[in-house]
Amino acid sequence: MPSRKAEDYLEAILNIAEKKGYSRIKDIALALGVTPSSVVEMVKRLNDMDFVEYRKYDGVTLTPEGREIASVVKDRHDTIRAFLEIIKVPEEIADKDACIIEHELEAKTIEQVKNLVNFVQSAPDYPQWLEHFEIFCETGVHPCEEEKRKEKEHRFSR
Amino acid sequence: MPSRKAEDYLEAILNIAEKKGYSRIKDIALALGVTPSSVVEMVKRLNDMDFVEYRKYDGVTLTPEGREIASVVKDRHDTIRAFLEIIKVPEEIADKDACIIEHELEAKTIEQVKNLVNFVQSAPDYPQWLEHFEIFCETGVHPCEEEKRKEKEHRFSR
DNA sequence: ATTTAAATATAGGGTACCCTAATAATATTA
DNA sequence: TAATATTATTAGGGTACCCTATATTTAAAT
Repeated sequence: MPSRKAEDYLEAILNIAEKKGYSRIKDIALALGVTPSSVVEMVKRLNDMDFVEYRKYDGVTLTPEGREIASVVKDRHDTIRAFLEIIKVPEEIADKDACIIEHELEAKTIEQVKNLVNFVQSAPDYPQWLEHFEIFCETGVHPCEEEKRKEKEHRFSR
Repeated sequence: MPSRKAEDYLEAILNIAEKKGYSRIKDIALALGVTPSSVVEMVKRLNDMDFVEYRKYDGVTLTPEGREIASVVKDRHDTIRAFLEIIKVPEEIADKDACIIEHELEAKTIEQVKNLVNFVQSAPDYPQWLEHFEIFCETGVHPCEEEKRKEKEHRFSR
């Protein structure tokens, strides 16, 4: 089992490789906000754990096991990000926080977040749901509740 | 700023103190699944940071600053836990995962999770929403969507 | 082909947490 | 109150992760 940090490295390596075809120490360092020497150290560890193949001065590539882990983490990341965006967390915060949450959560939890995202999106009145949620965030009152209240008021007044 | 782990300790100290009136090294160790010596070490650090008051052989108490942090963390924990329960994550997993997520999330993210929880709960048709979500989890189909589909079918067939 | 610049690697050091084993203080009980 | 059990503390060590400063290697430019 790789550590949280190790997972971060694997994910970064995958992301970079997807864009550029290969991953260099420098790019990983930049992506994670650490120094190249820290990357070299971690990459050696990942190599020993057989998650990457690393040869000096010659970049880093994911092994099948490393790729598997990286894509699971990436999938979690995307799921959490989608969720955070649905609940109107600003984009940069959503991405940052997704990075934090994506590790160590039970598979079941992620599955349920995924279910929530799909459930909300597949609702026939999805945009209305979202609109109501936004109104709730601003006013603290559920529009449907408000409607009901008014209806009742109306009934009384006539 | 206390670290993630430091926050865990503060939260545990608060929880124990709320139950027993005071916190002993042994209880903190038990709550966090670490050895007493690890607790002593951390408690010394927390003392230096002025989050707790610690005197040898005489338990640990939170300072106002420590209490403030502990209760913020606890509040986050409860919010996340409520959310995880709404989305049908089993209780033990919800608690465990809440412990993991509760640290370092932006205030905005927590605020929005809280909004979601309140929004869903304050909806006039809350139990129905929940029921629909449960059905969606099982079948992968949104009941309202299914209803619409059938309606359409009906229209075609006559 | 040399020189220079960029990237990579190593050496050495630091902090945060965690542990075990051994010691010291406090509580309990005979 | 003395003996014992419990709890707390210290000493010493380990791992993961990060850094700076100093080589070393590769790539680029003259």
